[in-house]
Amino acid sequence: MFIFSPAMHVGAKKIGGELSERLSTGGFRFTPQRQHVYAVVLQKRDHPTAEEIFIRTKRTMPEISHATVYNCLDALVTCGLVRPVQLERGATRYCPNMEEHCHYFCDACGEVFDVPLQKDSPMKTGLKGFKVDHFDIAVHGLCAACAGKTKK
Amino acid sequence: MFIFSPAMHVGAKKIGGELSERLSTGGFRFTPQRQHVYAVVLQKRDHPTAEEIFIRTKRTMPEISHATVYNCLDALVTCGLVRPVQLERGATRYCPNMEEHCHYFCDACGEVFDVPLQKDSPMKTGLKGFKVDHFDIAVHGLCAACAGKTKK
DNA sequence: TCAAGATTTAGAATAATTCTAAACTGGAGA
DNA sequence: TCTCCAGTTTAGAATTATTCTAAATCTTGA
Repeated sequence: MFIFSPAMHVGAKKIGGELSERLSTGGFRFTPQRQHVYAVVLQKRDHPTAEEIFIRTKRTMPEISHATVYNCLDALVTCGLVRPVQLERGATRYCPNMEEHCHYFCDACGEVFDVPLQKDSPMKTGLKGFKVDHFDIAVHGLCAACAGKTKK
Repeated sequence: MFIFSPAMHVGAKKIGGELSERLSTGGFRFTPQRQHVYAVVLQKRDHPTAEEIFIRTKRTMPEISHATVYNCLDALVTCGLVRPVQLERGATRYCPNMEEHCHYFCDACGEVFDVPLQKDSPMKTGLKGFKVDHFDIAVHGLCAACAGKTKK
């Protein structure tokens, strides 16, 4: 039987169960690779790219391949456990926070901040006949630290 | 002297003047290539990719190169005449509508709809110390036509 | 007119992602 | 238990999107 990676120290059993359930609901199998990738995405919620997730996953599963990381991420996205985030031209990032929130992106240092949406947003009914599935809100600018540096 | 392309039939002089002014304010030169690319982006506002813009621009300027289209688009973005839009993984799209608006994207047919933002959005003050430059809002789902097809 | 710097060009290079074919895995049924 | 099958993984090739490079060309200001 598969022993869960030491990287995943908090609520492993619960998260494993949730993952397993979601995967099978989505018609996917529960595999060690998917478990590792999901653990990596949950562990450091800094909106990593697929490449970054690949590197981190290799630490506990050195034989994992590039294509598998993409496959796992696609499965996780389809199952609603992870969201893809496009903040700039280039690599897609991944976010395991499935609450309704927006991303504040610092154009200077590249850091991403999750900010919950307070009120029910106006996107729900903005276009007649359009059936909304979800929305992505990216706010660009300078984070407090970078704004301070620039000003002086 | 450069004669403006027949593709640009409405308000050419005004748009040319606006373009010229914005470019020089941004420290760029006014070139035929930039004029053609901007005309193409204005002409059919269907959020084309750089590749699509390249193909359309070749119709009136067959010798233009790929790199130049990217260069021109970057200049236009920097000058605030065009916005880059990331709606999916893959190629960046370009939008010449500089009003505050969001993009409704049909995941079925790929069509993009501009929808103005009614009220002052809550993104202005969402994160303490963050200096907002602009925001991008993408709403995913099904357009009226595709939602109708799926339902039946 | 000339020089400096900006721009354009074709094509090479890089980055991000997807595809391919072969090997592997685990569960269903004999 | 054995075998088959579909799903999954793997390495590496292929594709797509974008950026880089170096040479040629163009503009602008002195």
